[in-house]
Amino acid sequence: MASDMQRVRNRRGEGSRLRGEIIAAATALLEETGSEDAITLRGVARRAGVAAPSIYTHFPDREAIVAAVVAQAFVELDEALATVRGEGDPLQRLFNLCEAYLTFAQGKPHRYRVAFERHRTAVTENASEESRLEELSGGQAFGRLVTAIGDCVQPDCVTSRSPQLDATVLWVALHGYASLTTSVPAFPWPDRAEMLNALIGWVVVSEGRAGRDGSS
Amino acid sequence: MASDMQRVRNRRGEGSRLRGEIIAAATALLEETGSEDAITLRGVARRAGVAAPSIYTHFPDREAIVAAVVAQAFVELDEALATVRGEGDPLQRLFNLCEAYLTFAQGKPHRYRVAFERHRTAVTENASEESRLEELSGGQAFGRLVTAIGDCVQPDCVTSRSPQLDATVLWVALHGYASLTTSVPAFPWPDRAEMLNALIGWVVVSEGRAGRDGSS
DNA sequence: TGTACATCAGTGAACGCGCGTTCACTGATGTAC
DNA sequence: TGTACATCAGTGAACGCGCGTTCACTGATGTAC
Repeated sequence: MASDMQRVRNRRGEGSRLRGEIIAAATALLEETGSEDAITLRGVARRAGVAAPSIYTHFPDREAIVAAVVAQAFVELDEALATVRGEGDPLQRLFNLCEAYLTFAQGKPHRYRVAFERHRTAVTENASEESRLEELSGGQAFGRLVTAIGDCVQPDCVTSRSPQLDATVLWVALHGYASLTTSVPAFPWPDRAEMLNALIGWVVVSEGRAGRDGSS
Repeated sequence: MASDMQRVRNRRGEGSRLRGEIIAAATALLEETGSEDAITLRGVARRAGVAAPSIYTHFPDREAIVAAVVAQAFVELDEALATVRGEGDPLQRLFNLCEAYLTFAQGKPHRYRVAFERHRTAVTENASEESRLEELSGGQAFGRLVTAIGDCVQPDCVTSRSPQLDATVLWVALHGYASLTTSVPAFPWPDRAEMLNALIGWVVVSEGRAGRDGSS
């Protein structure tokens, strides 16, 4: 690919630029191949246009590169949700929020998948250097869902038993939809708007219960 | 592990037993390590107690072992759902079906994950030898959900707009719940019965719609 | 303005490792006569 | 009943490969004087 165009060495004091280039290279390999196995130290170095040992200036080992990719994926997910607007209508805002979640998850599917599969890696490896990543790893994104659902309750537009439970159901459904549309594309999926209307209608509007536990 | 106890060579005509032992060894490695990378040809051979070249009698290459593990996971999932009983109450039967789905997905989490991530592998590799695997890969399991929801409609116990759409929503939610409880265990998850009651109540009972599309 | 030098950004060669795969083979066992 | 032999189930040694990691290094560049 770009491995034969020679890289310009960073100027003094700007050596840390390479760190970002390494993460970008690793992310590109992941998203292009669909497998985190493609993130090899030598492969990343090739892609970034540097010699393999140059990685060690910025990362202690291969695993740290993957952790950095995961950490950045969570930052990007949160940014994508943070910029969602609603213009006064809380239900519209909830819809937009869910749509932004799906846009990220379906548009960067492998980053999304690996981020959730390995979120504990990111937490453990980077806990000291990037503070409170524990909260950030998905929890931040989840918090936005809970808040948005809570906002739907206050104006009397809809009813909800528990924003926390509603948000959890909504989250698992969004995650399942994003994951399965990626991994089973041949299935006759309803489109995104239809799915979101169904989900949000079910989650936010319904009052009655008809499930039963295993004992009755 | 068991690599130092010597294996008894199969008797004449029973050489195909080894095929099953290889799949079992690969499955054990996957489920114990949590990574399909652990399914290496040499690793599987060690685990099965044979020399590496012995694999080639039964599988053309490493990839075929993984495909066989995936194919068997789908067979097991379908068997788990096929044995679910309902004793006349369709809503109870639906609950039991969902519970069986989650028992499989949460009890054999890595088989479940890899099966859905790589279901196309299984379809492509084995399409000729095991016929109609296309339909079997998840589709069989999904068909049981659709039927169970359809059964809830006919006796006037509940209403449902479309068993197909309802089943799809239920499926993505089950998948999301199973996947996320595995990969994010630190989250304050509602327990299985609570989740299923909420889901089935929402999916099967609700009539109204409150979602909206992005244009309005 | 010139120059010596410390530092920074990055390199080339080498290491041992486990991997997938190929090859020629071995030795037990069932069968034909 | 004995025996030759084809076949079956599986093996040991070897191959080339890409990997992660270590080491001693190089050459450009900013800075102190």
